[in-house]
Amino acid sequence: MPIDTSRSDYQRIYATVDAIPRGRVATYGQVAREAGLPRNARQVGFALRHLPADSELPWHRVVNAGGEISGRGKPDKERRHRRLLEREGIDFGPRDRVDLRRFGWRPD
DNA sequence: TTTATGGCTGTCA
DNA sequence: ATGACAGCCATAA
Repeated sequence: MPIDTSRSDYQRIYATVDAIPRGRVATYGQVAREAGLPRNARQVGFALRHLPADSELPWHRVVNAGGEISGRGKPDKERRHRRLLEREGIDFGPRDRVDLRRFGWRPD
């Protein structure tokens, strides 16, 4: 097994992602901070990348700081990612970006 | 142990 | 606006 997803760090990351409400998006850095791992934006991406395909986690609600999808060289995956968000009513602007001011998740 | 790699980010030219 | 760059830090090799 490559990584141990039962570690508390991952549990918190997953729990935070799971808390993102429908129709909202959060950035990797934001999820990291919410999970109590302030400098671990990349680990959030790493954790999501290794999610099982059948996971219930709303990983698609996590985008980069610019409101863009971080497909990292996977156009097909990006398209899927985008569609999942649009299905929730999230609008990608003319430049394939989400307006974080409108759709950004602001926990209370 | 040491180096390389990332679904990142903030800063600055 | 865009692109380069340096921090960042857990994993992988």
